[in-house]
Amino acid sequence: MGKGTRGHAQPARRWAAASEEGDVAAVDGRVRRSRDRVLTTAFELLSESGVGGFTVDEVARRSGVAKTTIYRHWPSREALVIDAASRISAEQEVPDTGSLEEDVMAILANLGYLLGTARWSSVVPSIVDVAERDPEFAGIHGRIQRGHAAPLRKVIERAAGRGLISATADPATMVSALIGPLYYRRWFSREPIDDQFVKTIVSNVISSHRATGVRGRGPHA
Amino acid sequence: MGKGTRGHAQPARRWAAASEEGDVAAVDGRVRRSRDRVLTTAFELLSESGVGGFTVDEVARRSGVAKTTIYRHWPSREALVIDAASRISAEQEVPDTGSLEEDVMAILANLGYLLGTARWSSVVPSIVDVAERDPEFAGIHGRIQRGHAAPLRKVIERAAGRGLISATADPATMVSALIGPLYYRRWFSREPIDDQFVKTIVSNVISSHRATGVRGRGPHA
DNA sequence: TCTGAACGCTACGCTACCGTAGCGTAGCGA
DNA sequence: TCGCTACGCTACGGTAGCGTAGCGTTCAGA
Repeated sequence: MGKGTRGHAQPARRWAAASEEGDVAAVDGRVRRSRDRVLTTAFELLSESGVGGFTVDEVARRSGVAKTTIYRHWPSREALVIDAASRISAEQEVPDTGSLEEDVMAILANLGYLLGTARWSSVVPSIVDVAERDPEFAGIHGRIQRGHAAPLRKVIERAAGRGLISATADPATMVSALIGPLYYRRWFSREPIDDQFVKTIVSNVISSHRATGVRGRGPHA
Repeated sequence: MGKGTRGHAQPARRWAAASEEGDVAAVDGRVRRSRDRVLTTAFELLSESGVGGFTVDEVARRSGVAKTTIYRHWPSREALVIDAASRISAEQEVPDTGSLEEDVMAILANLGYLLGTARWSSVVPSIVDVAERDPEFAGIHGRIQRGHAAPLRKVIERAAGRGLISATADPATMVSALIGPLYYRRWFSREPIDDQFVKTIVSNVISSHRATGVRGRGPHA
């Protein structure tokens, strides 16, 4: 498929989310190049200026792709923003060392590192802000969010399946307790996220929820 | 003060941050009324539309105060936004029940409630977003942030002074571990913040850092 | 070589918003 | 009553951004 479908494609629906690439849009080499250049530039601009400072004219200037061409691929500024924002995807591996604590530590250390270096970390606040009022962006935000939490969740649920976690423990609560502090430091308190911090968070959460004969939980009920 | 200082005031610096009220601006009853109406409306608009959707024209329309009058009080749109945003202040009491866990629980339960109901909770993402790129807003955000964390920090440091907390525990880390999960649920995962959740977070963090002869920490190192 | 799709370029029309000028009016104290 | 100050109103000038029209150009495949 691909080339053969050219004649039947509806031009109005030519633009598509980044997730469904490889269909109609990949007809021509030029198309692909333009699309990629625009999307890359758009994502850069998004991380620099946020959703509010994002303009099609600026994308056109930086990418070298004519504004008219951009509008031939995306029906509106919003569509382009959405498409660019959808590039935030984690695609992280799920470690399996046998030790829950080590697995979690690996994931969170990597997350902490990304929060300090990756471009998307400066885009997220914009997404969160817009999502607060725009349902469509709320959907995008939800997907990004679940994507970022997925490896952690998987590791925890796997450990639960293996009986390594207290039966009363709730995986969702553990995820919040683990990721929350890192996000907090990155976007709210703006404190650095060092390994010592991550280690403290991880070991506290894990040990609080460990399933053992010897009660791993503290005193006081 | 007040009336007598009228003649000496520099009109260009008449506008002032909300925190320093009661000086020059409080000269006339009319002035105060206008200022309050504008600021209240501005804050409302901010919580509805975010910093990006905030326009002086809209504030004028809603408040019934003429746009020219607004510009007589604030030199620019930005100044008004800053002034309105500065209204986010917690002014929360610092409980002292004698039990660290109860004090922390009280603070966090209240915070969780506010996150779900207070207007400012929908303004915060905007502030965070702008602060990501604007140093002036970063300052505002820092002040708001420290204000929100202050009661918790105070309670924890007081407990540390009383020797109730492990010597190796870091108050800043504990604050992140406590507030982070709540913020995470409000703005990222969008899960509800119920008392059970808060209780779990609190008891885990507290018991992990408790100073006792009987080791309150879990096994594993 | 021919043809058509995709792209570039210029120039728009339109809207929203910022911030200001100018002038008339209302309130309040002396 | 007089005079000062703050306020309201209309009307701007200016800018920025969205999205489109029209037309010429480039490129790749048949």
